[in-house]
Amino acid sequence: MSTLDEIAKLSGFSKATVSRVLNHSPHVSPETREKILAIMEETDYVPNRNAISLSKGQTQQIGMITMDLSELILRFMNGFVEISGRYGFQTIIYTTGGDKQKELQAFEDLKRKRVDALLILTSVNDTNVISSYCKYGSIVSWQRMDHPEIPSVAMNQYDGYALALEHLIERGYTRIANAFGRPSSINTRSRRLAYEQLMAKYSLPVNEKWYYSSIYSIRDGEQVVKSLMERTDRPDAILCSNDLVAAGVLSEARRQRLDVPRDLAIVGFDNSELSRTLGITTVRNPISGQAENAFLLLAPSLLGRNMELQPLSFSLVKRETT
Amino acid sequence: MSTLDEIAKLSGFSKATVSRVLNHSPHVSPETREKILAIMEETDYVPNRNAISLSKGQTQQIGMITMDLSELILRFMNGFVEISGRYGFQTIIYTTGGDKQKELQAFEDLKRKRVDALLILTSVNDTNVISSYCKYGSIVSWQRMDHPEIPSVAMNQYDGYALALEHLIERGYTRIANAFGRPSSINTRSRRLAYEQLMAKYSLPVNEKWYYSSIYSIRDGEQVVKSLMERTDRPDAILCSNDLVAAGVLSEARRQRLDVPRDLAIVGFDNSELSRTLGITTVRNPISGQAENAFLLLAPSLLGRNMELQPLSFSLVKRETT
DNA sequence: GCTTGACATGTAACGCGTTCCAAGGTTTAG
DNA sequence: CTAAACCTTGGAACGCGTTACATGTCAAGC
Repeated sequence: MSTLDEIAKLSGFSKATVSRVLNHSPHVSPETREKILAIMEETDYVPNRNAISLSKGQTQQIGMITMDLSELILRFMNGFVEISGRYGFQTIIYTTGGDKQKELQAFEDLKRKRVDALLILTSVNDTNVISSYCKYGSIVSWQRMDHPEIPSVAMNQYDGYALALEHLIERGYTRIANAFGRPSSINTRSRRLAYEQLMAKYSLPVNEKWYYSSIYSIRDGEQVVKSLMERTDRPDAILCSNDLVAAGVLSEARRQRLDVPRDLAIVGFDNSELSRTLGITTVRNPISGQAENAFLLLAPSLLGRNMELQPLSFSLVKRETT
Repeated sequence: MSTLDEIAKLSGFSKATVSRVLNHSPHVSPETREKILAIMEETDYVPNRNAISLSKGQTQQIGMITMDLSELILRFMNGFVEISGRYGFQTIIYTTGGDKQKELQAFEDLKRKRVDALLILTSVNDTNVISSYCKYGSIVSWQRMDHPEIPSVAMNQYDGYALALEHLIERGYTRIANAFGRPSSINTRSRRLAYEQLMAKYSLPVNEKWYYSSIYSIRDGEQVVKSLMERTDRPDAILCSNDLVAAGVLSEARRQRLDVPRDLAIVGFDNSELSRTLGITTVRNPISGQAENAFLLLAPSLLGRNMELQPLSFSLVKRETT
């Protein structure tokens, strides 16, 4: 392994000049540059990343924190890895499994300068704890954090939900049920708001019994249909908070010999792979756009320049369940 | 940001002693240790990761190389991240998108000591090119590499395929078709071997027309069924090289009003999330076990000690398609 | 011809731990 | 009581680039 010092000695120039060549400094004469590059080539030299990181105080690495790796998370990561790669940043994954201590590791790594910045996908630690690390580097989050120093790229769900609703209403569905996720979450609140406002706008019935909460998984979706079947005032459509739930609803509906979408229309959320496989109408969530914005939010601290966020919007992907 | 040097000055001890405390060296008196630890606490000191990496020549980071992030890859990564984390190693992702140059980046990073070792999940570069980097650090691969210095944790598909076949035969299916992947791959060869040997063993017909090749996706699976329907000598079961294909086969079979599994039994491979969702019988591929083994193979170079690989085996997950 | 400035290059300190070797002090065995 | 053995601690070099500041050179400007 040759070092910069060796290159300097072999070429007869100083370390500074060699370093200038490496960093494409304009203050090197073309001949010198040539000579040094030739020697680097010969000796198969590459600069040691750790030495650079140490002296620059930057690692060009960004940490991504997540509890686990779901398809959605993956799409986000993919988008984020993509754009940060374009700017020369590597990404490193911290899967916490929901363990606070393990998650803290990632923040400690920001402090010890293993990473220059952090992206939170899902986190379990207290916002106050997390924000105390802001002084060591930029932190952005996908999930909303409610802290001025930790911006989030989460989108307001109102528009997406409204889009799905308008579509259902347009198709003639009027008795629309909701499978919400975490009851207290901001997402659920804005979805619910969208629902209530739209139903009012079209003078359609709002039935408290058509609200399901804490519905997350395929299994939960199946449960919803089962409980639906015991009703007399059955809804004719159901809006799900994610595609997993929609998949569960769909498979159980079929098992119950419901004709989808005639007896029951189903709309999912996120436009995941699963929804495509199963032909579920869903709301396209521009996840990689959000991922890009996440990086752009880090740009000031990472690249020293502000970058404009791109505007994002939901769109409807019509398939066979509506 | 306090540094080790400051801690040394504040405590009145030398840097060496402070470093010993950090590294849990036994050659420090308890009182000294206490004092130094107290000062570290006070000044909110954490050692700089880059300085450690530079002087130790090790970063405690392992790179994972993949073209993209599919569910299977993810499961492997998850397992790998898990076990390497247990031994204090961070993992960093290199998604190459199938770009040779981008992939080479990862290998260069091994050379520049950004990572201590590399895990190849999928790679597009020539084995000779890759193996030239072995001198800079250990490399293991999931996919078979056919090079003595790059061990692989891929499993021989023979057993898994045989398992599925035995199951089908036991259930009374005799006309069994195959949806293979890449025709020339080792996996396909061993699967085919398993098929031919087992069919011979049970004196069952082997029909060349029941071999499909280059079948990878849901869409491909659907195509297979369509082409099957045009046949008079239709098979009564089909063994798919992965669950995606099986899902395609299943959905098209249903569309064609075939009764699964009576008219057509379907077996997938990998036991992916999708197979569970759709109730497809499949072969459980112990992916996280392979991931662990991948790490264990790196252990000698990373931890300086040999670790025994765990034996792995396929198993059958019986569901509703057989 | 002399000053000014642009440009090429060098010097040396710095970033921050780790580790080999040596030294001073103390305990233990003989 | 002394020599060997051990423990605790320090000194200083090392790992490898980066960078602020200094120096030397040559050409343009007056």
